[in-house]
Amino acid sequence: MTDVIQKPEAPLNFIRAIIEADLKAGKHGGKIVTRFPPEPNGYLHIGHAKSICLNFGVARDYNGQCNLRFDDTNPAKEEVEYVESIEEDARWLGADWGRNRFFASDYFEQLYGFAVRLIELGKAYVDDQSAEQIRENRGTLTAPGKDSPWRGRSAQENLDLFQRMRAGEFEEGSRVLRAKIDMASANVVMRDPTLYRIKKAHHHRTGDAWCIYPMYDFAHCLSDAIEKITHSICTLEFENNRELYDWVLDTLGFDPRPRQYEFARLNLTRTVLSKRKLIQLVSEGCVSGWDDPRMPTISGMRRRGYPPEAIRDFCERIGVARSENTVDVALLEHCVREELNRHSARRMAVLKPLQLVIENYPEDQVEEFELQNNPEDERAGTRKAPFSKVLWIERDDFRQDPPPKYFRLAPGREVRLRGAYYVTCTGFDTDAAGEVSVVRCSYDPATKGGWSQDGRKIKGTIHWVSAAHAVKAEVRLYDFLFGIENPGAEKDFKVHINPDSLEVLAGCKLEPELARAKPGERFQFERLGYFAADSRDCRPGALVFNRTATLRDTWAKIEKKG
RNA sequence: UGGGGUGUGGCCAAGCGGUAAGGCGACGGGUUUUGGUCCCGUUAUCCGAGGGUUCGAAUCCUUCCACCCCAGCCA
Repeated sequence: MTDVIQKPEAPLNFIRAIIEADLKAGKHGGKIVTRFPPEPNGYLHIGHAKSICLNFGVARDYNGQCNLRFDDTNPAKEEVEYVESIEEDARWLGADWGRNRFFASDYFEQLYGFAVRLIELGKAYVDDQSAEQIRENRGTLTAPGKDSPWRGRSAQENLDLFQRMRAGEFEEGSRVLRAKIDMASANVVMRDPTLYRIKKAHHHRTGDAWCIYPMYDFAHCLSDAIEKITHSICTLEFENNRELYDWVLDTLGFDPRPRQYEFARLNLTRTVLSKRKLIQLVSEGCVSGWDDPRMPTISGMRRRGYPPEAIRDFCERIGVARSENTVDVALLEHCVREELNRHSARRMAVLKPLQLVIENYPEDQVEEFELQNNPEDERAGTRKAPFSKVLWIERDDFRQDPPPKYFRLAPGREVRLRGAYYVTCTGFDTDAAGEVSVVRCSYDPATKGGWSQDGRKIKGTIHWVSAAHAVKAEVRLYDFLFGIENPGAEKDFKVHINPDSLEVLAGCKLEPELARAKPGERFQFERLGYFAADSRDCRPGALVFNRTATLRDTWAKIEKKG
């Protein structure tokens, strides 16, 4: 048979459609080159992940190349800490740029040369106006701007001035290099945009070699051209800049040249993704840092326990289009659960412990039960868990007065202790405050392993940990950082921070196997959710787990409905 | 009031003149030693609105409406 199995492809979005059409038309010599161009002034977040998956995904699927290029043209805002975190996060996500890691600052000398060329062509001039004057003369959205009085300088004079700008002869803000285009353009971007400004700042890579720095619109298109990028993919807010992108490259005579395509950026419910707001959350201490597990940053999600595969799957499922969108964070959680369900080992952990005493179980007896690590994956094998007379169970799994449809433990009720025995509640003790302190039960020795020959149906199965063998841990329960759908649209988004977004549980009881958990390791705590050993704070003897996501909880839904 | 864009179910999103894919969510049901997973079913007579062309339109034309982006020496 000729059934050639096609490799599963990412869905065909409009960008891929353009690329396929270009390839079919024989453009680019058949080689697609894209780039992911972050500015190193913040940490990568889920929105960047969308761009990374798009750019690197396209390169991978069409046998092309995707460069990592730092857009570092503004020394005032950029730091090495950010370039390091960006590389780490992008790599963790699965981006592979090989040796193609570049910096716009690598091109400063070439960029300067292109600026000189523009001046020689009579297409750029040094403007002595102040920033305020330039703003005033730019006009408005409906009124044209006015030409600068310096617009008519000779190429000779411009060349001299520009060279002296570079030499550091002028103060910051005293002069800029501008493109000479059209002060009456309906597109404000085209009203003689600034190409270079003077900034006597230390650059994280070039040090003090430069005191003039190119603007984004000048540096970006040229960096693309220098790297022979074929498809320069960016977000919608740069749409108006495309005309300038084309102008610079065409004026300088690049042919063939890269083309810019814009797609809609990602918005997610219950979170903010603007760099400004994320920086604010960090700097004002609303969260513990860029990698706080509640942050939508790559490092935050990693620490929370999100697998990179899940994030990639999410980026593929949300699609790539040009319409404004706000994706329901439930889809992200779905992707995380789906991945974790298939690949994380099951463990038993009691988060809010309540003592269960099996009155008819021998005092000093200890049994070991062999439990499956993952019912979804036979190859995951098994582990042993000790069982004894005194156990910890979840407080939620016992009710003095069980509501309808509650099929966990309650006086007189029989439940299954997962993988162990059936037990029947015989009573309970309360403390001085009237709180249940101990639940008593008897077990049926004929139900070893958690099933009975008589085929008796047990509706409830609960998890447990042997009290004598339990290891202690701190567990951090995370919830959405914001309590509302679209915090970014609020005047003050910070007042909508969910006060219950973090609950720290100190006295959790885990099955002993978990004592060996490595930082970052992911588990499913049965019946509760997915948890990851904290990469910063989890140590042998001082275990700390972060809740990645809860399991879907049908009972909570039923109970809520009443 | 200028220019550039976008409008398909609660949220994403296919569709490109032949009579509305898919995913998430929600709601029912089945299986189940996780109230998890898995499985099955339901969820747009309609594509921002009106008019037109056509045997036939979400797809073409036209008018209108709504929303987003642009007036940094930020990216």
